Amino acid sequence: MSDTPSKAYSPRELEARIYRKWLDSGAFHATPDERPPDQRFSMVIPPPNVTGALHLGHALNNTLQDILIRRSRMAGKNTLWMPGTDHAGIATQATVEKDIQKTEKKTRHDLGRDELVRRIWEWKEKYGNRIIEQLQLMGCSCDWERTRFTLDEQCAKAVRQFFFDLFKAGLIYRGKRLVNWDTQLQTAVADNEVYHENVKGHLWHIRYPLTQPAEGVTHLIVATTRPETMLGDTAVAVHPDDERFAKLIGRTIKLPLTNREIPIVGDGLLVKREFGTGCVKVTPAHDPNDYQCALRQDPALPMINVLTPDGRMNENGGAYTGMKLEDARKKVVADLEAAGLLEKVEDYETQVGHSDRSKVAIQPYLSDQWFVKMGDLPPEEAAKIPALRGAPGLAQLAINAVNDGRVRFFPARYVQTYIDWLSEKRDWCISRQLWWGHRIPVWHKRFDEPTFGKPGRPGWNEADGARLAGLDGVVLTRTGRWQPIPWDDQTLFHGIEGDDAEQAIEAFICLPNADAVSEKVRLEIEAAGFQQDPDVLDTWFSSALWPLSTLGWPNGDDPALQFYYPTTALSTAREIITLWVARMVMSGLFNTGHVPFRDVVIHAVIQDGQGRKMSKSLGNGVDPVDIIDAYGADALRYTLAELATETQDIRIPVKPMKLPDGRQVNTSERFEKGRNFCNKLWQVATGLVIPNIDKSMPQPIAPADLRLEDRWILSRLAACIDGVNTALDQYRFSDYVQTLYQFMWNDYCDWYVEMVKPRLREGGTTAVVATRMLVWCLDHLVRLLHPVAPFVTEGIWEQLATAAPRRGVGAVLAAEPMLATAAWPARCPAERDEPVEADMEILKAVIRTIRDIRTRVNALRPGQPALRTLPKAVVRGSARCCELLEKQAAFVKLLAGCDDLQFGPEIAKPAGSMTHVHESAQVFVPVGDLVDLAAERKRLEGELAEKQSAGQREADRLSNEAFVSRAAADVVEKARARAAELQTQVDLLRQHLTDLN
RNA sequence: GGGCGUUUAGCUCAGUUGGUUAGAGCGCUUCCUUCACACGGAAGAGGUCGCAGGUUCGAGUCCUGCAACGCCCA
Repeated sequence: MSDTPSKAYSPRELEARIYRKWLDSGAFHATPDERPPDQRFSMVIPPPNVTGALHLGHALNNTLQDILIRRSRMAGKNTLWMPGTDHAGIATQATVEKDIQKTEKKTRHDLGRDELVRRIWEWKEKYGNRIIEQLQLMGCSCDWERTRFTLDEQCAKAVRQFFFDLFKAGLIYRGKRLVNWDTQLQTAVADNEVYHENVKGHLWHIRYPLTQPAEGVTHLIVATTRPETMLGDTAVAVHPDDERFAKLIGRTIKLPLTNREIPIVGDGLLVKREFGTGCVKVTPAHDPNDYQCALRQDPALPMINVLTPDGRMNENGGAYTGMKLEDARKKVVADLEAAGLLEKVEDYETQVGHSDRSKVAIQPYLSDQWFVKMGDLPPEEAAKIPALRGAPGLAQLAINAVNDGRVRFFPARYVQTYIDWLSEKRDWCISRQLWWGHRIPVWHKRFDEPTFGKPGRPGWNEADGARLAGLDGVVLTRTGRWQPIPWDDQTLFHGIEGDDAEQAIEAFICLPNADAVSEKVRLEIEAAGFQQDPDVLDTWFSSALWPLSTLGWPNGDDPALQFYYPTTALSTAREIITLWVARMVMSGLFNTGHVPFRDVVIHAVIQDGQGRKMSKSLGNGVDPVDIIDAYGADALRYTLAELATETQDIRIPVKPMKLPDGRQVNTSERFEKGRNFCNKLWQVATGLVIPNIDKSMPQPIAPADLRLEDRWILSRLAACIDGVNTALDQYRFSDYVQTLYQFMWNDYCDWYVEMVKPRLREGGTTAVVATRMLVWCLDHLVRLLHPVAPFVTEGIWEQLATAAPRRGVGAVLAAEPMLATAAWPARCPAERDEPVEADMEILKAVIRTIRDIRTRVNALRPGQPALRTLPKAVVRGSARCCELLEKQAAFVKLLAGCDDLQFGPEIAKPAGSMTHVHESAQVFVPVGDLVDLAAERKRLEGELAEKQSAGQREADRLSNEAFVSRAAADVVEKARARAAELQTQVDLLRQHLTDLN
């Protein structure tokens, strides 16, 4: 045995070198080959925000992915893990804008569009690799040679092709929508980027005079917190069941401060009779509820926008045009007062939405946006779109794939989230008023009467017509209404015949790609006055294509696409099932007819110890790199994987800690478990197994040379391999890790290693066999653990390779040079040996009993050195038990700690004994005067009571006719056997109690 | 308002189709630095499974209701 003391496992020394070794070997790089589809495995990484940093959620998700990837690679599959990052639209642009504001005191408007975009690219080049480096520190085995970015040329190609195909199919349209407008950043922001704050303000009560007094009413009083918006009022709503006002519905109001007449309408949803005055001003362009109200009316109410993008009154603001909102409000109130139309003013506190990014108050704002149609089309229209493949619309296309099982969710309950959301079939708003992103590939020109007409009519520009003719992806609409008129000479001109002929027409041209042909057309149409839409696409539009674009689509001939698409699995968080997963399924099906992945694995959300989300503002975030510094990458991965059960939350209590380098960081003691595990594995491998390896390498071990403990550990190993494979096949990561923990710690270290130590000392054949067994188990252990703890296992593998390059029990074979590409252990059910496992349980029970008694004896000798061994133990056991003890007495004595062991089916109980009663044996330890009679009696009485009540329960069950007749036969049989066994034990315990007296 | 989840030992969590005595890690108590490991070993204490009903021969597990907490969507 080695006598050099081994140090604790130190991950730092190992990780960088091992990772380099993997990279150099090219093990992570995948290329298509001859392997059939069931021997391929591919995943795309959910692309993290390029300017962000890895948080624990990423660490969890990527750990799980790497487990799947590494296992699959070892299992001999052609395995690709596609990495990359996301341009993350508003988050990235806001970050860079903030930085420029801070360092140069400039806004994006000072820089201009091209310059800002250039700066963001610079920023990306500078910081964009951070996340990749962090993934590498974690050990992620991505194919870095294929790293993609959602804004790179290949992805841009896919985005424009997808947009073009949707456009051509008539599934993209332009329309008005009320958005959350940030007047500072001058963009719409998503709902989840708006936070609400209580703001103290006023409730102004304003008189709206009826155009003509009716039913004795001369005016209505409305209450508002935003009087300036009245300039955009297009109705006053009352409750249709309100006797006070219902009779006025249909009459009109003369809107103060303007000359407009607006109707009084009935709306039972908008108006609450009890609340306020019972009359509500309706400003559809600046309030979400009013907007819905306007749409409910038939015909819909007009919508008048009174704001400019930077928060001033626009040309619809009459006398107030050009004023800032706050100023306009003051003046409106003053003018109303002067006109005697202000009824009263109350103090009022209200919830106001604020932009997460700029902190300014959000303005509901009606603006032009681009949409993708998600809903069902009329059958004849859907039939004209082959890409829908028979589905009535895009949402249904994606729903079908989950309903018929082409896409499966793990855990399955998340199917509901997916289906419920898609079933709403809400159109997808894909435009964002940003500069950072894929610019919408649509060029636009408005043809006003009389400059536009049919050929031969005044104003028709023959050149325009010629440019448009024959172009694919052209849509014409009448101004104000999106009603695509498919392009061809006939329909174009038919479209403007008749009454509509006098209306202006808008032409939209979509260009599919930045290739030479499109580029030429672009120059031509721009020369003709067409302008590209200024908006960019929603980031999710490019993310939706991720599995396709990274693999080369729209180039259908790309070998990667042909070989790795559809991918095998996708691992992600539940919060983006709707935003991302659903849209990938939809776009995958629309573009190729195939789902983008078969299995969707949804992992839990990580929270702090109090169940709160981790966030910067709470200061409870944990940086995975800090965990790696403190505990090692394997400890991080191990711990996260063990926590990855099927629940939806994972709590990790956060604790500040000082690192060796002096930095104060957030960590969690949870990760000690992973560190301890890695250390234990390292210790047994490098401190015990490897130093004992006999390099002479004899021939294969004869089955006859295997002892009980050898056969036992082989059986346990087989059970472990089975459990690991079953767990991973079902994406049960916690089970996978726990199965290995138990095998490594409880079976291998606690029992097997301790059992063979005497053999190692003894030397000779038995030592050689034991060593070979130790190596064999360790070899499998590190293979099985490699997906979750790649560094420490690869490190052990290196040492094993030197000490035991050839290993095996039956056949002795050369081990693979590198664990990352070594073979994955296949299930081996034939190795299971239940009788041997049962025998071991008997021996373990006897040993534990003797140890227990020794502990209790030592407790009775305060002040004296603890006894390491008891002088004698006597076992009155079953025939099988005695047979086992006959063979195994030596190690029972050693492990239990007793100098003399006697046993026999009828052996006498020595006087002055502590006793234990088991199923297969009674254990007596004579301790003479040291028996604490009172304590021993109490313990035996407790045990007696427990077994009596258990026996009583069984007896009750068996005396229940319904149980005996209805329960399964084997259940009844078991109950009978147990009742009998308990009765026997009760009798024995009674006897031992009697003996004590 | 709708949906989902959680509630089991002091803490964090397992418990897969209902079936003996509900498990683990940490923490705790006692003992041990014995030659892989104190990031360790041995032994032990600790739970009427959120509450109330129901189904069943039998419920931590299935059903209904309630409560608390959390997340997602509106």
